[in-house]
Amino acid sequence: MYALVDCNNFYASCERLFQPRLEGKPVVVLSNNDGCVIARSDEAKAIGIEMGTPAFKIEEVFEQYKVSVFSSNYTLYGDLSDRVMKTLTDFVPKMEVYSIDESFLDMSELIYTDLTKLGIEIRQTIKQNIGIPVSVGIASTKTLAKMANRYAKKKYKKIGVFYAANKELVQEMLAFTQVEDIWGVGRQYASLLKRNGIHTALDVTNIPEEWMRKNMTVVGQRLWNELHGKASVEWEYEAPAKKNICTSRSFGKLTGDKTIIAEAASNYAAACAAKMRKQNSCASSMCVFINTNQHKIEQPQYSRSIVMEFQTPTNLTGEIIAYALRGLDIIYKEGYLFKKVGIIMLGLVPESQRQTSLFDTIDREKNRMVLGTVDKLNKLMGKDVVRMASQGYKRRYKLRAEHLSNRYTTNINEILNVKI
DNA sequence: TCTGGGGTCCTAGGACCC
DNA sequence: TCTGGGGTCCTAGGACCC
Repeated sequence: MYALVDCNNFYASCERLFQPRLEGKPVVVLSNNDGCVIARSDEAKAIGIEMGTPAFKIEEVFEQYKVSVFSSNYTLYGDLSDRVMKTLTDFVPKMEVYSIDESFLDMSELIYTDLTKLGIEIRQTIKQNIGIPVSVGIASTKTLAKMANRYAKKKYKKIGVFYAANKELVQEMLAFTQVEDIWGVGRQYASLLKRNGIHTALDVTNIPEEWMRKNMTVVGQRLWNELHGKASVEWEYEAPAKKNICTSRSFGKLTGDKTIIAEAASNYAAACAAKMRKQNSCASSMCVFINTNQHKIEQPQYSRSIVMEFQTPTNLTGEIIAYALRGLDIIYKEGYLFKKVGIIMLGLVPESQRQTSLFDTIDREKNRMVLGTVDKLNKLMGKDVVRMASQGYKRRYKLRAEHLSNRYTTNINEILNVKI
């Protein structure tokens, strides 16, 4: 048996943890640039605030219902996530951290007989130790565990745990779940299934395997197996190294100024390089892209990207920034207001397996040592104090974040103040 | 004023090789 | 009339995830 543990309304719960007066009140968290709603407390959901709604469209709703609005604070969420995950490891020998707020637990080696009880214990421990509410779904495959988790939230809200312990309970859950709510079924597949008269997860189990294979490729085949209780999704107990690494942001406000765009590109290139060094990878090639705001249809649109190959795979900040700026030179065009620039590092290989080029002119070993020190310093200071010249210090392209909470758990200057 | 950011997997089709 | 065949690698695009 497998469990999926999912933090309820995670980002909203994190914010509320440090402002208990918001308990029972509507809370939302916005994406970068205070763009759209990406997390909602139950009370905010009840008002009818939808996931992904642009904030500017519902400012009146925020006003009317006195919704507490937060900019996203990933430093805080990341730290709380680490604490939740660490606590979960006490319960099972093997687990897979699936996302910032979810983990699959492998219960196949447990001698526990009452898994519902174990689920309740997990929930209580996380609430007690960290203060974040979680739900637990338990079933025989990952896809069913995901479904069980959702079912727990919908049908067993009070205890927050659902264990699909026998055939009847599995059937009940399958019949309850619409196809669009199945893990792995997105908009396109949901519409394909519905056009063919398949509406619930139970319906999916009743169609021939071949139909799924033919119409939804091996993805559909795997899904069909999983719904029949045959585990077909691989486990990743250790997070594998990323194959691509991307850093991109929208600008706080649109800009046509090439120097500002170049400064942002330099910083994103440096961020990519640091992320690669962290996982000991080097990129074989990289991509720079820029685009205008596609939502502003009345303005001239332009978007372009360029892929550049490295002679020798690299994770050196200076080299990557140089390529980024060269790439930007080629794709940048006057006369447009840009929304976003981004850097994608492609074809990542382990640092140790890097093929060196005969014509390499860079002392990579020396660079590596210098950057190792830079990484340590920047980590120690909690921000990038050591930077390349082209990165600048002014951050003229910076994000909007007008409702940012403190980094309560990771920065000594921002810890909670208690008045007595 | 104002619409996130970062990933993975799968397939089809072209390029290229012998 | 008739225009090989099989294999691999790469890329773009689609679909999905949180």
